[in-house]
Amino acid sequence: MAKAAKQAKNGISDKREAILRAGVKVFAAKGFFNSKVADVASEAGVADGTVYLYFKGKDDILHSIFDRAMAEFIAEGRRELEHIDDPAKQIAKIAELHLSRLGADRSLAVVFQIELRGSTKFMEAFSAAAFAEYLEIIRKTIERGQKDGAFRSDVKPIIAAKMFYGALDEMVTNWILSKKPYPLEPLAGEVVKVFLGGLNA
Amino acid sequence: MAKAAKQAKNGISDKREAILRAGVKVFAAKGFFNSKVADVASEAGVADGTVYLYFKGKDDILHSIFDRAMAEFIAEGRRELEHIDDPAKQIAKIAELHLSRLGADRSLAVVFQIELRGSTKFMEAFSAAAFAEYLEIIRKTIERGQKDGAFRSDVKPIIAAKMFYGALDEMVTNWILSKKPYPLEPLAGEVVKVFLGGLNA
DNA sequence: CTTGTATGAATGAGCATTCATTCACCTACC
DNA sequence: GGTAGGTGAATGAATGCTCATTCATACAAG
Repeated sequence: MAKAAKQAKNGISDKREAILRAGVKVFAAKGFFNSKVADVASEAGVADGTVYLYFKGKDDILHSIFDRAMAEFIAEGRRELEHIDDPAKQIAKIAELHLSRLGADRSLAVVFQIELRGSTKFMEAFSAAAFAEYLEIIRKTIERGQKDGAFRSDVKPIIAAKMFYGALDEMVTNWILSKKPYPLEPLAGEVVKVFLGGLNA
Repeated sequence: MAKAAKQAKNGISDKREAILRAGVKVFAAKGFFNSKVADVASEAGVADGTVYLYFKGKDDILHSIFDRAMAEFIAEGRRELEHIDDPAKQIAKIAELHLSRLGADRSLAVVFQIELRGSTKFMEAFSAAAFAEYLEIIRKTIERGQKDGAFRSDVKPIIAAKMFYGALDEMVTNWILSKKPYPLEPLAGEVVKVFLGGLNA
C-alpha cells in the first residue's frame, strides 16, 4: 500500500498520533522535564529518531498537545454555546464542559494543570493566546448577562470571568491531586450555584 | 571571627539566606528546570560548591523556599484572623492577605504560582500538607459562617473554599503573566463582593 | 597548628539530537 | 508478470554537550 493510501486509511499519520498520545501519558506520569524523549518514543512504539520526523523536538510535542486540545476544546465550547440564549445557562454549560472534558482524561488534565504551567516560557509562548480566547468567551457571556439585566452590573466582567475560571481550575487541580478518585463533572452545579448566587444567606 | 559570632551578628547564616533569595530570583526568571546551580550561586555571590554546604542539592533549595514562605504566610494568616469575629470580614481579610502578600514580591509569586506546580512530584511531596492547611483555614471560616447563619447552608464548605482559593489564585496568576503592571491587592474587594454576593442581579 | 569554611576546577552521568544504514514498497521497463 | 533501480520512512547506536555534584586545596581565626 502506498503511503498516501495508508494515511488515508489510518487517519492523518498513525505515528504522529501515537507520539502525541504517548506524550500526554508520559509527561503526565513523570513530568515534562523528567521525561526522556526515549520514554515517549518507546511508549509510542516508535524509534527515538522517528520522533524527530514528526516534531522539532521535545518542546514541540508539548506545544502540539496543547494546541490541539485547546483548539478542540474552544471549538466544542463555541458550538455548544450558540444554542443557548440565557447567560446563566451559558455559564452553567461552560462549567459542565470544562469539568467533563478534563474529568474524562486524567492524563490530559495533568498535562494542562501541572505540566503546561511548569515554565513561564511555555505559559507565555503557548498558552497566552488560546487561554485569552477562552477567558474572553466567559467575559463576553457575563457582559451579555449584565446587559440583559440578569447579572449585576457593579462588577467588572473580566474580574468575574477570571474568578469563574479560577474556581473551575481549582476544582480540576484538586481532583488531580486527590488520592481518592471521584467524578469531576457533578461539581459543576455547585460551582455555578455559588458563583451566581453568592455565599451570603 | 568565629562562626557563632559571625552568625549572631549577621542573623542566622548570611550565605544560606543569600542563596535562598538568589534561588527565588533565578528560579522566577528562568524556571526551576532551566536554572543552573551555578546561576544561583553566582547570583548569591558564593562559589558553586558553597551551595552544597547549606543545601542537599538543587531540589532542596526550592523545597526550602516553599517551606519557609508557606510557614510565614500561614502564621501571619492565623495571627490576623483571630482578632476578627465576623466570618464575612474574615473572608475579606484572607483575600487581602493573599493578594497583598504575593503582590508584594513578584519573584516569590512566580515561584509559587508557576515553578512549584511544574512537577507533580513537588506538588505532592511539598505543597500537599501546607496547602491543605491553608484550604482548611478557609473551609472552617465558611463553616463558621454557616453556623452563624451569615452564609447559606446549602453549599458544601469545602467546595466553596476551593472556589474562593481558586479565584484568588487566578488573580495572582493573571497578574504575573500580565504585560502591564498593576497593583494586585485592590482586587480583593471585588473578589469578595462576587464570592459573597454572587453574580446574579 | 587545628579546625571550620569556602572555593571553583574537574568529573562523569544523563540525555537530546543526529545521521549512516536498512528495508518495504513503488515505478518502469522488458 | 518479473526484475532492476529508486525513494524516503523508520531505525537506534553514536555523539557531544550540558550541568549537578564532588573534592583537593586555600584560607581565616584562634
